[in-house]
Amino acid sequence: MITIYDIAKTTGFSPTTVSKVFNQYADVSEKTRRKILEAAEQMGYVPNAQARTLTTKRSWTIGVLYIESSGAGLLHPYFGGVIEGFKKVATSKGYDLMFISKDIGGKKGGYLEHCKIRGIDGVVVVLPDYTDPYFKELLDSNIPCVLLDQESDFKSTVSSDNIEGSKQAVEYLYGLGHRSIGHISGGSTFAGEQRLQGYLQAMEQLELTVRPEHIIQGSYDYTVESGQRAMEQLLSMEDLPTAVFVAGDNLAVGAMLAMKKYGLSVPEHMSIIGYDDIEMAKYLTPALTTIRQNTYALGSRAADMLICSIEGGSEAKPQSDQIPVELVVRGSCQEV
Amino acid sequence: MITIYDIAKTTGFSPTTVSKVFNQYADVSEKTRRKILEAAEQMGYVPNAQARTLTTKRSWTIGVLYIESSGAGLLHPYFGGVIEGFKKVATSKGYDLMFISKDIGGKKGGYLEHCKIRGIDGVVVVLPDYTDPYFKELLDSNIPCVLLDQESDFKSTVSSDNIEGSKQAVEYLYGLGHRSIGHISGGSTFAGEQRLQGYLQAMEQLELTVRPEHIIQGSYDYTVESGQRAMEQLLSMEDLPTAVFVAGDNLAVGAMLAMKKYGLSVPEHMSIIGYDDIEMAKYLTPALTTIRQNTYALGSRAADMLICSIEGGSEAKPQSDQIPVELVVRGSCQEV
DNA sequence: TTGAAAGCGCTAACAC
DNA sequence: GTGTTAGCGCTTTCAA
Repeated sequence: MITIYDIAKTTGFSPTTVSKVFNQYADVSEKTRRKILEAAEQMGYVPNAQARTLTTKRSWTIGVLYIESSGAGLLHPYFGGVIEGFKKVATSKGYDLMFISKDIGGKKGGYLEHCKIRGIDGVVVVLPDYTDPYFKELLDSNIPCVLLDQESDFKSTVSSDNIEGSKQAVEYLYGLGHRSIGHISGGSTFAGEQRLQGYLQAMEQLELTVRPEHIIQGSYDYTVESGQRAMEQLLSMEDLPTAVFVAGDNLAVGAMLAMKKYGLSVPEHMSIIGYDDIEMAKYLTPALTTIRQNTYALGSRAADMLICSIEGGSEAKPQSDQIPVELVVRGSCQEV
Repeated sequence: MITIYDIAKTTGFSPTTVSKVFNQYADVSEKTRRKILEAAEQMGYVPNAQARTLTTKRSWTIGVLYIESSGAGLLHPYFGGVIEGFKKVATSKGYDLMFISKDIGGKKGGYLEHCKIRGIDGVVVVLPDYTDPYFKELLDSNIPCVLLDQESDFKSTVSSDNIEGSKQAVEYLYGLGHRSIGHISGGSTFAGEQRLQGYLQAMEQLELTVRPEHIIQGSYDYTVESGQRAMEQLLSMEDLPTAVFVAGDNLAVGAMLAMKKYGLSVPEHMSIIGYDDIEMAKYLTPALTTIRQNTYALGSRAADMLICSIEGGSEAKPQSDQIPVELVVRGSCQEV
């Protein structure tokens, strides 16, 4: 392994000068800089990140925290989109991403310990369930974090404009003439609660009656199965809504399956509008009308905010931001 | 930050002894060990990974290399499944995962340089396109790697049993009475080629005539759109096959859409069998009969192999393994 | 069973 | 503009 000492020896300069060249210090003559750079190139020099981190206390590493348990983490398109967006800007600013698990060195230590051991500069958190005690530990620490689709007074957050999106969904249905609108919710997640709020607010503003039995709680993990169960439960009532706003596309897929199972068709028997705009939405029959979340923007904004608080030091106050959503009209809703 | 020196001072032992305790050396008395461990616990000691790496030359970090360009990387369920499986076993053995991009420190340097700078112990590669020059650079290095769905004489590989899977698909169609079987391929990727081979071999073994015009090349990225185009191309022929084996589920989704667009239905007008078993497969109409890839097993096996070659040192020879696939019968094929 | 000393590769004061 | 020195936190001989 070639070190700055080797370069120093070959070029006749001191290690300090060599170091300065690689750290873009201004007080090195152009001639010296060129000589050193050339030697480095020729000798195949590659800097050593650990050595640098050891002295500077900056690892240029961002931890990625996401659900481990269900194994569904990486498989969910929401997560994938967010991380893609995040990675793009983080990489361009010189940071690398590392997965943070509760385990480290084969032993359980929790997220905070993991971050400390690895000297992580900051963490991006994408978790449906924010009640995990190990996560709280991290939240209470002074490690810069950005949370997705969550609220916090101490950490930065970025979320999709869930309330506004839900309102748009209900208003769209209203515009189509629907007056009896149900809701299949995403369970007690932050996003789920917000979407429920948005639904409720829109209903109130439009002066529609909210019928509690038309609000069915899906599970927090937004699975197709859960959507199916929810719709079956809804269909078991005598008095059905003419449209239902479903808090997630996977849930909506399940809801549509349940309809089919009961010999009902969408949108003829009931209009359905989802939330997310997952890839398959446009390939369903009928294609799913939905509220598109801009996961990529969510991720890249989160990266901006996190890097800002990493580089701003402790004075940097936590920020919050909302990313707009967009109604995507396809074929699962009709006029009534 | 608490260091082993602090613990040494408090307990009255030397830093060496403290270090020994954390590295499970046998030559420390039980009493001493307990005292030190207790003090460490109480003082909130957390080891410093960079310092350790600096001396030991082992970072306990595995690089993850996957497609950056299309932005489709993390979003593809194949990738997600593989990484989930990989992460599980890597984590349990004490390794952390870090994404490796061509950029590092905001500058382009290539994968190999990135790995060297970070002191990566090994790399898992999940790439559809293995012709990237930066990737070749890594391949020619002596950094332990495991490649997914790829061949190599110098690195370990693990792939899905593509040939066998394709044979199963064709044989299944044959069992249903089909004698004119077409193929929509996955383009010139390794997996795509193998599946084509499997198709060809099965056709030959079953003594069916292969009609070149019934083999349509889809694009390497296995998109729905590409599947749609491929099927449209196929449908433009006068003499259609009664069934088609499609090299990927996304392609199959596209193919089914094309059928619908032309007023044709699956499986009545044509039977379709896919490959992958993506989550949405079972929710399609008709539900897609397909060959299931065990992405999780693919990932965990890859982790085992990589760790084996990391820990085996340079004597460890590259291994190769194939993961069995499984036919999943649903509703997109029928007897003829 | 324990510890002193050296060194991993780099940066940051500070002096020249 | 350039170099000396010390030190980041840890492990590893090797000696006691």
